[in-house]
Amino acid sequence: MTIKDIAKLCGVSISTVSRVLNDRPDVSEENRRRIMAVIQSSNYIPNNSARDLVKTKADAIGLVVRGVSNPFYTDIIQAIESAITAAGYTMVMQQIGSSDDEVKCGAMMERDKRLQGLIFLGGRYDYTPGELAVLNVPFVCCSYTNSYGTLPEDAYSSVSIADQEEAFRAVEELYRLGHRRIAALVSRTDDRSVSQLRYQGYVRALEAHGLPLDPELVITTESFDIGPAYEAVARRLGEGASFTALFAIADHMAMGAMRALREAGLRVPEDCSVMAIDGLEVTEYIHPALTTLCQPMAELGRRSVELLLQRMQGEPHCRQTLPTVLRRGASVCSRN
Amino acid sequence: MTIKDIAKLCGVSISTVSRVLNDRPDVSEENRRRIMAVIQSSNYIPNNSARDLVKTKADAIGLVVRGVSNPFYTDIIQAIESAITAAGYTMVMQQIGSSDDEVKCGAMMERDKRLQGLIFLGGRYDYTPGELAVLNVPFVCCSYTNSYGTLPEDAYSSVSIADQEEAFRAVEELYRLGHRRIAALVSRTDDRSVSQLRYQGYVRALEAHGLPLDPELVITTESFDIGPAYEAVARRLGEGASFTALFAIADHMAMGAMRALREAGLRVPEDCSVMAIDGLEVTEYIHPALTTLCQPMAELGRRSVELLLQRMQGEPHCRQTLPTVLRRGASVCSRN
DNA sequence: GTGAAAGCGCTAACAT
DNA sequence: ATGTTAGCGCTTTCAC
Repeated sequence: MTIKDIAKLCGVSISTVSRVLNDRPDVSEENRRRIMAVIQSSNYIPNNSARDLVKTKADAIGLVVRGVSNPFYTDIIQAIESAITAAGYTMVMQQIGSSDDEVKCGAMMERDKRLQGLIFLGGRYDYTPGELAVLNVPFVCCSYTNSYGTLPEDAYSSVSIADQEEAFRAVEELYRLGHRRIAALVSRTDDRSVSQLRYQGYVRALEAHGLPLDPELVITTESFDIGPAYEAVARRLGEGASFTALFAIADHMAMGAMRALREAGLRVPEDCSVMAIDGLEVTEYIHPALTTLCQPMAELGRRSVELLLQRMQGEPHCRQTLPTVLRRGASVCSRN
Repeated sequence: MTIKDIAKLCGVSISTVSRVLNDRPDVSEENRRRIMAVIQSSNYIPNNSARDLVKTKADAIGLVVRGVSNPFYTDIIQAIESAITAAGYTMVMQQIGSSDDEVKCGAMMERDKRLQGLIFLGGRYDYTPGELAVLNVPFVCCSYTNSYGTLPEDAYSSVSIADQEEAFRAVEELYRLGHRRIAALVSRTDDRSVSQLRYQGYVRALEAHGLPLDPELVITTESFDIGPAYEAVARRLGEGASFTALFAIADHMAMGAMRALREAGLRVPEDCSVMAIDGLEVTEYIHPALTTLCQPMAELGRRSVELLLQRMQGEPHCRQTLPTVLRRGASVCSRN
């Protein structure tokens, strides 16, 4: 069943059918109705390969997810997928490890799948104009943004939270409650990722309140995963580190930390308060429920697609920063 | 940069270039080498739309995920994606709600995206040959299988665990430990899903050991989500239900149940043991760690793709059943 | 072993 | 408002 068959069935030329298919105005109402009807009843679906061929682009948007098993991405991906589908595009997703280069992957996909645009979910914060030059289609960074001045403001689109400020806020909340020995659980302090940014928020909060930055209280792990976080905290506690509160840069890592604290005989929050950023649903059900700054996951996804579609229409770059919402659980208590 | 340009650059016809591109044998070694070199250096990538157009199919495989926010799917999706990409195909994923029909969605995608095959992740257990007739490409059901005799054995491919038997095993383990009042937490008892199957395993285990099936001990919820599970268990406890063990058909639901038990003043496992099926990583870190039958998620995904690829080569249908592994946590204790 | 040419199904001038 | 026609970039006969 091709456009030709429909044309024949309707006694019109294929151009008229094509016009109807593409919602062009220059078709008589009668023909439009008739052709629509035939298309419906014959169950005809246009051949996208042919369409893409002449348009030289596919109606597809690529999604590159970096740092695969992060449960934080699940809801975002879902929101992105439905927004892309709703807009009449096809989502092509590719997942890569934290050590792979998302820009290279995106460039490959762009050419291979003939994409119209790209969304990067999780990625580096220090792209250079040179690196980005391999990308010939609009792209949007979701859940992170360029943060090290390696890119001019107007060369970049993103939807994210203000990582450093939110981390600052989290740590300040702990300070306000009387905590003075506040540990930080980060993946790295220097990887130019969300981890580093949130770590900087931690450092700035300590400074703002005249607290010393004690290396003993900075716990680093190899990844954002729960297992390594658990091990890192357990090790540091084994070394005798002592603190009354822990700020984890991600909910998942906080869960690992809570197990380590528990196994070390420390009660949360009586002996050690725990606070994090992300807002995974599951952390509301564990005991004690985690106090955390909730990211608006669905909104992050939705907005990213919206922004990308605008960029594809030729609109200028734009950086959106979304607010988090503090969800108070029982993992934090006051020392006042 | 098209095949034409390459041909010109090499001083050969486009057919020769096409032959090289498609690894055809009838090209002189010298030409092959020369053309390959030019392709490399000019960074040429064939236009897939054009290829697909003449082949009348795209090198794409569809993935329909039903019951979106189920965290159990995350690892499976990842495994599926990398296997599809590794095989040189493009994965096109679409997520649908538990109330949508995955077969219809798959049929739409198949035609719309010109897919070569489909993988269904999470779906119904009672397809009829008639329903399946809308599918014109091979498909594989991942994590579930046809279980109600609505389909002949050889009309169906799947990779899954033996839901009913595994549930039986879980409940039997509780019985063995001395539990006699064992509650079941299910989504529905009659929805022809994994929930119903695992419920049947529960029923059979009770029967096998001469325990009565007490309606008070069967707790149903509207979905597989954590929130509704929490509420359902809380409500039933509020109504005065009493049991010494709870079998949840999914880890996530077990987590909701554990919060409800806790808030009702019941200790896990001293007052009530909790056992589930799935094996989410996170349930190993909560307190108490969940005792659960772990599904081999990565393997489920990998095998599904493998099987689909074979089906696409014309090989016959095949049903694979993978074993689970019992992971003992502290959520279960003995009554003996 | 290589080239010429016919299409795959569609869109978009261009002509009427 | 509608039809005719030339490609889009590729694969695949069919000659040579």
